[in-house]
Amino acid sequence: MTSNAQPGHGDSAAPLGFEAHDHALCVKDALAAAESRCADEGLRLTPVRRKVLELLLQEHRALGAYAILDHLRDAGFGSQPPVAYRALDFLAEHGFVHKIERLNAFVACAHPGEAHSPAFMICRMCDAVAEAYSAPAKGALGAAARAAGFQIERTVVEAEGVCPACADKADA
Amino acid sequence: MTSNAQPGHGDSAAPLGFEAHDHALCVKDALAAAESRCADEGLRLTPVRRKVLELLLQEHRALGAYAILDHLRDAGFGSQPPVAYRALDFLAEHGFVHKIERLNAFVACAHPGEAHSPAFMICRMCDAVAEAYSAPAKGALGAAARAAGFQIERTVVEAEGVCPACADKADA
DNA sequence: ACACCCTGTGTGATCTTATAACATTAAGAG
DNA sequence: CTCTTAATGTTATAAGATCACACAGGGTGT
Repeated sequence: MTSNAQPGHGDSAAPLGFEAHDHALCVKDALAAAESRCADEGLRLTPVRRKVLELLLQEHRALGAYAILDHLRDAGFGSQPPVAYRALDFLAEHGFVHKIERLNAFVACAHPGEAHSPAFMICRMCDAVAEAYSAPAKGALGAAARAAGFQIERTVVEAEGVCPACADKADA
Repeated sequence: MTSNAQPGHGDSAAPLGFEAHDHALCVKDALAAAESRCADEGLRLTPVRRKVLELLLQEHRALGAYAILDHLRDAGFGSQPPVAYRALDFLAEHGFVHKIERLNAFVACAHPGEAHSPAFMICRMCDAVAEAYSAPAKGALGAAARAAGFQIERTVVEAEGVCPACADKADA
């Protein structure tokens, strides 16, 4: 689960939100948006943090902390786990990335800027991850919580299954 | 996170689904139900597996694999991680226990027998876990999945927050 | 300039969680 | 009774995460 999957997609290609898109542009935009939001809110998007975010945007799939760490080492940053974890903590705290609990891995946020409680679709065959909106607290769970007197602060919603691309492959 | 929380509740007491109930009875019933279902379906509820299930039912909260392993050792079973993980794999596969991804821990299923996709409410103060029903695939997430052509096989729904008991304590 | 503080980074050690690989035992089928 | 298979026991190691402490850099106030 470290560096496998999708051979050779240097910069623009396949790994997905399950839809084709101009990936170079999407990376650039997201990075710019993050920068301007940090400027606005007095947050420090330091080199390590920026590098981690950029990496996750580029890859466009879930990466483990140690995979990220490998890239950081290659880029000349510190190579001990805390370096990666601290950057990830910062990015997650401010909503630039999300942690996928099911995979113990991290993805760049697909809806930066907007407040949201994310839901994910995780392909068990290729590890691709798509982010959707969700409102779990509005449905059955919210009702149960209200009935029980439980105050929801944060939700984890992750669906595991097969993405369209892998379903096609499996049929063939 | 190994063996903390709830001092001295030997057998019947506090840890919760957020509601008072006759715990000794609930453990006994669940264990009996598990036994009869295994008999019906030709599953083998071996001593290790039974012990793990019993333990999780007794505790009525999420336990890490290594905490479970401690108890197994005390009970005279093997003391190496695979012993616990294999029992947990079996129990989870057949729906007797669920894994709480957020905590990397396991709880006994509160709705045994019935097919269901569980949702959990996790108290961040006392680690109590309550299980509710959920139908995530029916709401926004299901719509998103259908739109994207993603086939959902399994969902993880976990809400983190504060349980009624801890909310009261915090107020006081 | 200086000392001071605060935030972030680098590093080593350690802890927790999980799996791989292989030997051994126990239970059912013929 | 022997073959086969499922389950258990055990060693070793991988993968994920945190602790503790040292140090660097950029502000501030003096």
